[in-house]
Amino acid sequence: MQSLRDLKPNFNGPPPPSMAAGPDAYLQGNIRMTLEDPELWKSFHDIGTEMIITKPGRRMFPHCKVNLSGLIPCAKYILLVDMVPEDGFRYKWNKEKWEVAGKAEPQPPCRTYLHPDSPALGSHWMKQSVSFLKLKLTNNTLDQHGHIILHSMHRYHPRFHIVQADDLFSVRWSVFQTFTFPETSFTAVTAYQNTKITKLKIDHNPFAKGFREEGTCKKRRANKNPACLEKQPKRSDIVNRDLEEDIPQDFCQSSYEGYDAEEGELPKRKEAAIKDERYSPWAAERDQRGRTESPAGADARDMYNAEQLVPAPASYQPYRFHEYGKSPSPSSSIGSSHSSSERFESRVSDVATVPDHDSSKPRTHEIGPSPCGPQDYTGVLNMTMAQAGKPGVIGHHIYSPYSAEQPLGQWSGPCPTQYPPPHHLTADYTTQAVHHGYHHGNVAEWSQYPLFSYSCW
DNA sequence: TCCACTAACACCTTTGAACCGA
DNA sequence: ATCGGTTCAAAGGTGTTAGTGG
Repeated sequence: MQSLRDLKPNFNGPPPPSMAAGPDAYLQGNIRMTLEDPELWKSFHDIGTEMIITKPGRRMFPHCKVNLSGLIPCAKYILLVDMVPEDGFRYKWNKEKWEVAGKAEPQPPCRTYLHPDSPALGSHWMKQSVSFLKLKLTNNTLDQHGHIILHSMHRYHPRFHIVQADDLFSVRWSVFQTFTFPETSFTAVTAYQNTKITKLKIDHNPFAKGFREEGTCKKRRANKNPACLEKQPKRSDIVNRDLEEDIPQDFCQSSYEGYDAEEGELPKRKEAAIKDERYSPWAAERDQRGRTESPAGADARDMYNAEQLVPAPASYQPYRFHEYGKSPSPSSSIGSSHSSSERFESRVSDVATVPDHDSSKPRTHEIGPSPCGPQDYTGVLNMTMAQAGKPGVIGHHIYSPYSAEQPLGQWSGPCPTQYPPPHHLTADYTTQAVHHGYHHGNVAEWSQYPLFSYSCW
């Protein structure tokens, strides 16, 4: 798997007693993350994954699901996901392929999705796969639900972070490890552009069962509108034509017959069928750019099993995201060690900066709904946590990490490409939030503050 | 005219409460 | 009273389609 390991303890001061990344922190190097359903992801990636984004928020499909190993069973970890722009371009779908349509739009408010189980013991994360099923994408920059905001017709890839921390306050003192999977990159769209993607989604997403050829789709349309009997073949024709023209026979068969054999299960297709980069606009693009990485290649599979190496701290190179705008692709700023099977992102991974807090306070996981006002952690990283119904967890403010050089408790402003910062994000606020029970009427507003503000690195 | 986007729609799965029997 | 299984309705997730607006 492609691992992107960012290790950078934040040494701005002594860790609080609640610090989780204690003497065992060095063991973090053993942490390993693998993507579940890599074949499914790959089949999408080979075509050029598209993810629908809507105003109310849309789940991803395939959704992010990972397996973790190498965690300390008795230590607590926090899992997060954010979306990183693949490059600095906007795209358009033209004549069955994606083309660059100009510069990327300014980054929307950066948001990080915190897994609702966070924080949880390493044993918890390792005992089963970790699903980010409920992660939602939106194009509504004013979203109040904590969904991850993306721009349509832009390319992104999810980035997974694991932090050893007892609670979100400890995050500051902890080591972040970041993972990405090349096959999870996608183009955010408001409507599907590539009919092959539509077909794949319908075939594999149980919620779209009604649109399958063998389903009741035709009947429904016939009942609804007699004219659709004419339209229905039209849609099928389009899909079939695309598949016939662009997809090798074995791929086509695997997409259909394989699925029919076991509903909902990804067909066991031949390596050759999914390896053909001809059907990956992104792969082709990468080749044009001279990038060596080839997720669709045979090496890609090895990535899932390869033991991840932890880059030594010395390998880090200062990386500031404000340079991003000058570069056509942040990936180009990504580390120099760049092989076909692995890519290191040699940039500083600033840990999230959270306010100082009184270590005498009860730990997050120990407190329930706080009975006392001053410890009313109403702020939340992401509304998803609130939905998880874990008041002890949701009560933490997580702020933009930003500069490691910054003194504790000071927050960098947004980068020029970012939206204006919320007005109350001030240094003083830190104290307010922790010791004075800063109340926030709208919890979701807190998700405006990115834990990993990639546009601010 | 083109294209990105939105809302309404029907179909489907998921979820959780209610119910029942052991 | 408790537990486990079943049923059913509501909620929510899908892609499609027609329409809108820049």
